[in-house]
Amino acid sequence: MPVHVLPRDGKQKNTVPTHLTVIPIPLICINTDFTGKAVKGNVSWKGPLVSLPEDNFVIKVVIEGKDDSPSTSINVILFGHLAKDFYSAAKIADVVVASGFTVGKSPTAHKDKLHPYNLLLKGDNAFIYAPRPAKIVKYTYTKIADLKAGTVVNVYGVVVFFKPPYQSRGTDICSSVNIIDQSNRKVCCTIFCAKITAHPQILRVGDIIRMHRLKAQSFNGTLNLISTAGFSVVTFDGAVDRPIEPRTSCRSFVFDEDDRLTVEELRSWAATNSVLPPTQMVVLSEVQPNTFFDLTCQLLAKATVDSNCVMLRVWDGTRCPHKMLNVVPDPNSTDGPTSFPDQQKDFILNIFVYDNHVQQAEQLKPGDFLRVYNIHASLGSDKEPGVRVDTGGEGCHLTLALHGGTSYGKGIQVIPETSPDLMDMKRIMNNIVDDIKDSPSDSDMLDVWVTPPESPDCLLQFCIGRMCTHRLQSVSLAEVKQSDPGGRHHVRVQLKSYEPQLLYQSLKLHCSECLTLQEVPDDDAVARIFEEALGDSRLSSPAWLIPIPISSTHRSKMAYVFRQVATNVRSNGGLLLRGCTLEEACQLTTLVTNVVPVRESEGRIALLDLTAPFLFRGKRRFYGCKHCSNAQLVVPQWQGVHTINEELVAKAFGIQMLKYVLLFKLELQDATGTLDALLWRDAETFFSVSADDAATNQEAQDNIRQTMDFLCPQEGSKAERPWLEVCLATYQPDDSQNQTCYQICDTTVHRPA
DNA sequence: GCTTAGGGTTGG
Repeated sequence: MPVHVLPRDGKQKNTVPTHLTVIPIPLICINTDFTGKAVKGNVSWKGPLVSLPEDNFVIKVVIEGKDDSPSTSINVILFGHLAKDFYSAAKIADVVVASGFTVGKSPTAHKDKLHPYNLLLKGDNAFIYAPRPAKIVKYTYTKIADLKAGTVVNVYGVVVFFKPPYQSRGTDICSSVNIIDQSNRKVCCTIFCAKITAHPQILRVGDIIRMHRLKAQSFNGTLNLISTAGFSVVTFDGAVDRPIEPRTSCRSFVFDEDDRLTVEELRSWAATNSVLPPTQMVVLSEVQPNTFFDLTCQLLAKATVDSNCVMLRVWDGTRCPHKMLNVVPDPNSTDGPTSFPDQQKDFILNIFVYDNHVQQAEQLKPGDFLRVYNIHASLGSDKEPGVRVDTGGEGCHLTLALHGGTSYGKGIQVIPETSPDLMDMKRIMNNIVDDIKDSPSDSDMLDVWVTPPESPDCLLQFCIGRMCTHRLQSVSLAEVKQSDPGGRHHVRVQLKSYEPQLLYQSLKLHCSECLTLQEVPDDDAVARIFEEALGDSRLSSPAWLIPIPISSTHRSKMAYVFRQVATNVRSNGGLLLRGCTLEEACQLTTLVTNVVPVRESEGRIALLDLTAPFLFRGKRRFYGCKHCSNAQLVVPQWQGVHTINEELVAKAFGIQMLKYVLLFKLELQDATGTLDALLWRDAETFFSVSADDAATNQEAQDNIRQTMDFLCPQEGSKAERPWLEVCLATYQPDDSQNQTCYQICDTTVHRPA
C-alpha cells in the first residue's frame, strides 16, 4: 500500500524517512526532478473521495507548509488506492509527507490563489506518509489471585463489601471496596480522591466494578489495592437481567465488547456461585429491634438536634409495626415540612444521625432518595437530646440511629432518582399519596385554616425546595415588603397567577453586553429579511452554497452547487447560504450542521440583517445583538478546529451573541398578601429546563407547561394549589431609585422521573 | 508533593 502510516503519538511524529529530503513548498516548479524529495505540511482541506470507473478513485487535498507566504499551500491530487487509503487515514490538520509526485500546472490557481502548480500522486513510486489514527488504548486486567505487591494494575470484580465515600483525616475523601472475581480471591481496595465524583458509584453489594491504576501492596501480611495517580472507576449493576449501563463521572472511558463480556461473565458467575454475603437491606415494615440494617428511603424533612446529631424524617412506603417515639421537631431548625397529613404520619420514621455523618446529612435535601447503611434499631431510651418527646405513656420505643464511625460501611448515599432500584418503592409511595388525596379527613380540612397544609404532592410527586445554602427562617410576604432591598428571604407561598400565559412569550433574547432583553423575532419578520436578501438574484443564478472550510485560508471563494457539495460540507463543518427563502434554509438545516445565511451586496457577500438568525444549527437558531455586534463576513481562520459551533461563528463574524432566557412574572400569595416576583435569572434552575431547549424542543416546553399547571392549576381543575418554599431576592433596579423588585432565585421544582 | 485507611458496631 502506498500510504505509509506514521505513529501519531510517538517520538517519530515528525519523522521523514531518511532517504527523503524535504523541500519548501514555494520551491515546487515544473521541469525539475523531485526524486528523493518530499513535501511536508498539514492537511488544510480535504475534498470528497470521488469514485471513478474500474475501481479507480481520486481525491483532492490542500497541504499547507509552515511559512506564511501565499504559495505555501498547494493542491495535491491523489489517484487510485492511494486516494482511497488517504481518505480514510488522514484528516484535517494532520501532518503528512508526500513524495514520488509529479508536478503539474494548477488549473484552479487563478481562483483559489494557491500554488501555481499542483502535485500529482499516482502509480507505484508515489507515497504519502500519514499519521496512524490515535492509538486505541487496550487495558489488561489482572485476576485477583495473580496480584503482585508493588505492581500497578487494572482489575474487575464483584463488590462484596463497601464503605461509601467519607472524609478522611487527610486531605482526601476515602472509600473502601472489597471485591472478588472468578479466581475466588478477595481483595480490599482503598480509594483516596479529593473529589467525590471520582469515587466509585457503588449502589449495593453485588455491583460489578472496574478500576484502573491501583497499586498492589502488602499490609499485615495481606495484599491490598490502593488508588494511584490517574485512578479511574466504572461500576455496573450486578443483576444479570439489567442493561449494562456504566456509572462513571469520567467523560471519556474505553468500554468495548470485551468489557461487556467481562461484566456479563462476572454477573452470571456471582449469581451462580453464591459469593455474596446476605443482604442487610430491609424495608421499614420488617425492621426488627436490636439489629443493624440498610434502608432505601425518601427524605421528607430533616432537623438539626445539636452539633453532633441530625434527625432525618424518612419513609419507604411501608408501615413500621413498632411503636416509635413521637418526636416534635423545632420548626426553626427544620428543613422541610414540620407536619404531615395524618394518613402519611404512620409511614414516617426518624433516624438519628451522629458525629461524622452529620456533615453529610446537612447536605441532603427533602425529596432526596437515600440509602442509609447500618442503621441501628434499638429498643428503649425515651430520651433523645434536644427534642421534645411524647412517650405516650409507654416506655419501650424503637429508635433508629446511624452511629458515628465508618465500621460496617456506615454512611448515607443519595441514590439517583432514576435508579431502577427505586421503581417499586416509588410506585407504592404514589399509591399512598393518591389514597390520601382521595380521602381528605376532617382534621386535614381543619389544618388548612390553621397552618398551610403540607401537600403530599409537594413532598413526593413534585418536591419543591430551595437550593440555596444560606439558612434563613421563613418570613411572610408582608415582612418581605417591609424589608430593605438587597436582601434574601425565604417565603412559603402559593402561586396565584403568572404571566405570560402563552409560554412561548416567556422566551426572550438577552445580551450579556448591553444587558437588554429582546423579543425573539417571529418567523414572519425573519422570512421578510430572507425575501429582501433574495432580491433578483434568484432569477439569474441558482442558490449557491459556499462551504465554510474548517482549516483553510482561501477556500471560501470556491462555490459549489447544492447537490455536489452537501456531503462534503457536512464533513467540513458548514456553509454560507445565499439566495433562498427561510423555508428552504430550514430544510437545508436537516442536511448541514451549520448554515450561515448571506446576501449579495454591491457584488460582495455580506451577512443578513441581524433580525434574522446569523446561524442555523439544526433546529437551533442563533441571533446577534444589533447594538453590540460589529458584524462582518470575513474568511474564518479556524486552524485545527474540528467542530464549528455558534461561539466560533459569532467570534469570527464579530457578532455579540444573544442568549435565550425565560422570563415570567409570578404573583405570589400567602396569608399576609400578594407580591409580584420575577422568575428570570434562575428560571432554568426552577424548571430544570434550559432556555435553549425551550426554544426548540417540544418536550422542554411541555415540562414548563406541566410545572406551571401544577403550581397554578387551571380554572376548573380539582387540583389544589401547592405551597412552595421559595428563596426571594429583593433589589432596586438601576433605572428606578424608589421601586423595589423581587426575583425568585435558587429554587427548583423536582419532578418525578 | 504527601497523607488519608488498613471493614467487623452494640451509643447519644
